[in-house]
Amino acid sequence: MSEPELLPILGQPPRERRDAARNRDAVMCAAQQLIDHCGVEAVTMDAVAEKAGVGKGTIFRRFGNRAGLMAGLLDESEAAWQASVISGPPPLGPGAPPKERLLAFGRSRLEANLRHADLLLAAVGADTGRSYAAYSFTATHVRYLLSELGVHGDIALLATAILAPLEVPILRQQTGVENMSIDRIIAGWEDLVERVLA
Amino acid sequence: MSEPELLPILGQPPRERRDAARNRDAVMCAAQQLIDHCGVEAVTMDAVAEKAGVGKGTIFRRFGNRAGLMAGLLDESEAAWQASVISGPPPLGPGAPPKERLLAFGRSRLEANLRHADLLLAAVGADTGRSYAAYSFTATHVRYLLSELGVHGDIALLATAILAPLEVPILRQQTGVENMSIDRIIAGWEDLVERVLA
DNA sequence: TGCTAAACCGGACTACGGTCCGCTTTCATT
DNA sequence: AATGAAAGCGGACCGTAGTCCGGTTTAGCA
Repeated sequence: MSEPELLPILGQPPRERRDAARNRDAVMCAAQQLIDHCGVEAVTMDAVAEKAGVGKGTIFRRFGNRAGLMAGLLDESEAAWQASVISGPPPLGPGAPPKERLLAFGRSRLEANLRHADLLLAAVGADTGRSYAAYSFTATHVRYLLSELGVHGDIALLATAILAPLEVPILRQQTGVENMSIDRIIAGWEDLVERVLA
Repeated sequence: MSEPELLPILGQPPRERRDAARNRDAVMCAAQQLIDHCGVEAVTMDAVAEKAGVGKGTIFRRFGNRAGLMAGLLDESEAAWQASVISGPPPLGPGAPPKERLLAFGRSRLEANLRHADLLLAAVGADTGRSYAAYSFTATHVRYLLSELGVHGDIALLATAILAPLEVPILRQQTGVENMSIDRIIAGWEDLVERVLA
């Protein structure tokens, strides 16, 4: 099972220019402040550009589109989470038995998806493959754990089946429309895993 | 192209005015033609308005927003599908054992989701509860079949878990990015159902 | 330091979704 | 038929995402 593409890109393509770096920081800072202050929907490209003291074209050059900008903001917390999965303390990180790791993984992912729901939704369709790369990481990890558990069947599809109920729109529906509690959703997911493993 | 009331509304609110009916048909017709001819993304509100010989405001008055218009277009095929589930021939309709009905239901829903993927994606967020009503129907039916099968556990959550892998974005990912065949996806889903029922 | 090519910048411009409000059509009632 | 009020209509208008391209800055190199 091959390692998913992690954050640091090793190659050293042409170094980033100073003005570019400065502007990128200003943009992400401005966007983050707008989110903290007024929510994700207040993050318009014009507002970010003005707050960052930068032209609108500059933002599109760096991030491709609005979704790309959101993906950029997501990157920090996402990288931290990936790190805790790869090398953090058990049961999320290595060291615990696979099944415990899988259960911890699901809970953790579910909470992360709920915590960053707005941002995740705003980041879908990012041209940058980052958004897909993030999903790819979770899928790869679940496939790895399933194979460790000796599960028989189409591992890739079972991983998808386990991950699908954790997607943001579904969690939104359950918590927002059907008034389910988080605990109930987690319990249901653990039951699902139990049945898939059996 | 007259509007099918999805679920019968009991009251008899004021009848629809003739001009309104005429314009609604013209709008839906124009939108359908644009889809058939140039794809869903060519359905801009301006284009539909011009093709239908109608003001833009008229469309928004009837359909709320673009998603509502898409949901309106979806209604016909969706109603037909619901009818075939409720009163069509087995194994999709009544008469077959619950498990066979469930498997037929999944295959049928998967195919429908793939066939109308663009339209479904464009219809999310429709103000009209119709889009949600459509999902609600599938969820209710699956819950019913699960209870018929005497499944133990949180039926509502198990239904969600079974339905989640059939959602359009996930099918898109599997067929488009991961190059899975439809047959493989169906087989995987049937395996999932088998495990959940066990 | 001076030069050059490439990367970068920024704001005017376009396309689209959605709103607003004065005008028109419809239809129940008389 | 006349009428009046409510439902319907439509296009000008607005905010936002995204594009484009002429001018500017940077970094490597002599």
